[in-house]
Amino acid sequence: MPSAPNFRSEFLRTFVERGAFYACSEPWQELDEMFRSERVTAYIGFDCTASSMHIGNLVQLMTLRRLQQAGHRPILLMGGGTTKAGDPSGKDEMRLLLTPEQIDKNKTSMLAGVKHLLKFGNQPSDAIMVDNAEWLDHLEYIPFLREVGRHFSVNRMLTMDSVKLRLEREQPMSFLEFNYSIMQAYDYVELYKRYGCRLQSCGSDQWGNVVSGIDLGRRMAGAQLFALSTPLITTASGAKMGKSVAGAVWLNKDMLGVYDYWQFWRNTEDGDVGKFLRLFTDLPLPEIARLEALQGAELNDAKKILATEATAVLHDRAAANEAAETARRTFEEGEAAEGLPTHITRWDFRYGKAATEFAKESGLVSSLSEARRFMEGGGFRINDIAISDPAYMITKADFRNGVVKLSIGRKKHMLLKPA
RNA sequence: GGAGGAGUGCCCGAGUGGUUAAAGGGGACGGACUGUAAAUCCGUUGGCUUAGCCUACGUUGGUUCGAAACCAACCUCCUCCA
Repeated sequence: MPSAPNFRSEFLRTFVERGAFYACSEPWQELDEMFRSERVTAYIGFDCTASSMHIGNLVQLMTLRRLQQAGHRPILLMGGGTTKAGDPSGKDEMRLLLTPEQIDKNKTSMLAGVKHLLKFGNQPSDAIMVDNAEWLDHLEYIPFLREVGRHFSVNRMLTMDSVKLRLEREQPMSFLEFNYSIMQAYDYVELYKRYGCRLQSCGSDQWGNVVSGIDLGRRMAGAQLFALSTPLITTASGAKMGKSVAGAVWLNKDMLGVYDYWQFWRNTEDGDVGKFLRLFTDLPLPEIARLEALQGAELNDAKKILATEATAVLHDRAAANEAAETARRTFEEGEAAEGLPTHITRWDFRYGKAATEFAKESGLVSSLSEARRFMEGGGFRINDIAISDPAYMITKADFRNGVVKLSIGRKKHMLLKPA
């Protein structure tokens, strides 16, 4: 990782201190000075490939949040246009099938999931949402090539990491995808023209595309634009972050409940607590230093604070506190606490029904076979008691305070409740 | 357009007519140990009405008692040539 320059502006200093800085474009002194002397308009782009953003997008979203907190103006660019073109990276051909309707739905849904992170409105530092379909949809091929395409050297594009790595690994790369960085570069210039946007932030893997945008800005508009990148966030044991007990860590509530989101942060590795507090919460740095210094089991307190704060940033504080309370009762009191994911069933409990069936219905397991496997391995619990009989029937006798608590492992719980 | 090569489970990858629901590794998950951590060890990793049956090795069709494996066509990708 490049070492950070000695910035003087408040925003960049904070950015570095919070561990979000990976690199910025030269001349960094000018970027620094710009942050000191004016309200900076900066953007980050997101493609609309899923119905929710995920934890991997969070560093970028937090960057926009920090910009706003420092009095600058963030632009949230949704890639409605770039997604329509489709990014055929890897072997995921599903993306090519995204219809304009799906993209539009994704866009709306993604935005709904993250709107709490930023303040939108008409004030000078309020966030702006733009969709690049606004301009990309209406481009004409020949004029575009003549005005924009002529500024790109294929020779240079071939040396960009995104292209080079793909070629070296002999992975497919279509012409469409090859054009991706051109579209992204064009976005930058367009945002400069429309909003005076001078900075694009990105993950370190997007660096090449952002730099292309800077070049294009100079050539087409004679503008000095800047780039700022964040590091790829990995866990202390080296894995890419992004899995929770419930699967992928989505930011939308309907994809990953608040309780599960809280749990994701609660299960942070020891070595990551400080890093994550700095990156994903608004807690002041001295407070974080104190929490990070806790040793052994005491670090669990820091993890709870991390979980609650991170959840409060994304969702809201009341929901975060509720999740914390549910977790406390579940893990510290061993209760079937309200707030755990709940499955409502219409079953008439005068009759029994196999526990495996309920586990499948509720989504706790994906098949009856899986439920049986968990039973064999001792990972299936009813009201915290391991069940190993695949034919076990749940009856009235299993209810405690009107619910049955089904668990897979120590962490994945589900309450079964009659309608 | 021509020649050659490849497509296997979440990923990588072995398998070249029958004991193959498919070696091995990674990842993921469960158990033990713990602190709802990491590391370590053990186990699991297609579905079902589970001594059995069904579905699966790019797609479709064929050969065969029997195919992931052989043949044909198609689709996709890679390499070289034009």
